[in-house]
Amino acid sequence: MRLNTKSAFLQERIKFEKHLSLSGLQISRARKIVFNEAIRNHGHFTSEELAKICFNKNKISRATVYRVVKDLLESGVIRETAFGDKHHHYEHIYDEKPHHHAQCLRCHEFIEFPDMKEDERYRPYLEKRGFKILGHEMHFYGICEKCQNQQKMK
Amino acid sequence: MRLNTKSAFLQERIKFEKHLSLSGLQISRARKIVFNEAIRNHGHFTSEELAKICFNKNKISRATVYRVVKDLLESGVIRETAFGDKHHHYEHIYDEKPHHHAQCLRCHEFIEFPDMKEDERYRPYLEKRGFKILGHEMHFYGICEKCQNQQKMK
DNA sequence: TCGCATATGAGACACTGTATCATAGTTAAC
DNA sequence: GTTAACTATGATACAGTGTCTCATATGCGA
Ligand SMILES: [Zn+2]
Ligand SMILES: [Zn+2]
Ligand SMILES: [Zn+2]
Ligand SMILES: [Zn+2]
Repeated sequence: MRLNTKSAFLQERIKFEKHLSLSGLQISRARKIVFNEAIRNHGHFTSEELAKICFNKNKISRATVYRVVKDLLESGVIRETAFGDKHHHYEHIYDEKPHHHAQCLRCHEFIEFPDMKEDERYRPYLEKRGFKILGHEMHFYGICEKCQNQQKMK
Repeated sequence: MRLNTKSAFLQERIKFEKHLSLSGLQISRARKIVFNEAIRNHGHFTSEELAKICFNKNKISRATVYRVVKDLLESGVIRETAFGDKHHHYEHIYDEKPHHHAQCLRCHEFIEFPDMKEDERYRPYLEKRGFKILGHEMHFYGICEKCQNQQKMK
């Protein structure tokens, strides 16, 4: 689900650097590289995958990538998606239409579906309790078509 | 967020046993015990916690509990909740009002908030694609009040 | 009751995410 | 430009989770 706005990229970079400054963190070489690779990567990715890419291309260590992923998450550049799997999945916000995920309990595959803007009513509840919302996601879980058919065959 | 309906317990048991039958699985001693402990446990729990309880009380092995948790999940007796943490959290449906979760990116603590029944419009999208929905959950992520204050102190 | 299919237990295992700590890099003051 | 203080990084080691294997036990239908 890709858009294609060019200036959005810059906005993401600014968002990230602003977050770093506010948190008293430096805009270091490693942070820039991990940011770029996260943005370059279209679709969902795990920390492990990102770490492999960053290590192969730029010898950034696994520990560093895991650390930067947390900053990316808190800055709102990426969001965490998925559940049920033992891996955490991320995707960046840049270049993506708002959407949600439904995941199969068995094979852990996703279906993406578009946002319908009906979730806004939940916000006041949370804000009243002091929760600072960075994002949200609707998670449907169930069994995907493929896995249903596999059961029938068996 | 507890209700308190007694017959609901039986319904859950029937739901579980029906799922087992349909999947060609036996209604074994271990499966009954894990089911009972999952229901007895109010609030969220991890597989590991459930495994400890079942082992201490009934010498059910960790591997078995992990296996049964998957059946409980597929049968709809429990649902998986949470993300961001490295543990999977579950809660049973029995005796619970429908609700959603908002989780802090830092300390992984939850806020629960009630269901507002606005999520139904998403269903046709998924069903059209052959996805058999077992449940859904709205996930808000952000920073909780406590963690916001900790940052200010620092 | 027997024989076959399924379930279980014990342990090993792979992998993820975290912690530690020594080294390197960055920043700002002098 | 040098120095000192602070922050980031890399290279491990580590703990915990969820999975797998395979030998044994159990349940179930004939
Ligand atoms: Zn599937
Ligand atoms: Zn997506
Ligand atoms: Zn928190
Ligand atoms: Zn809950």
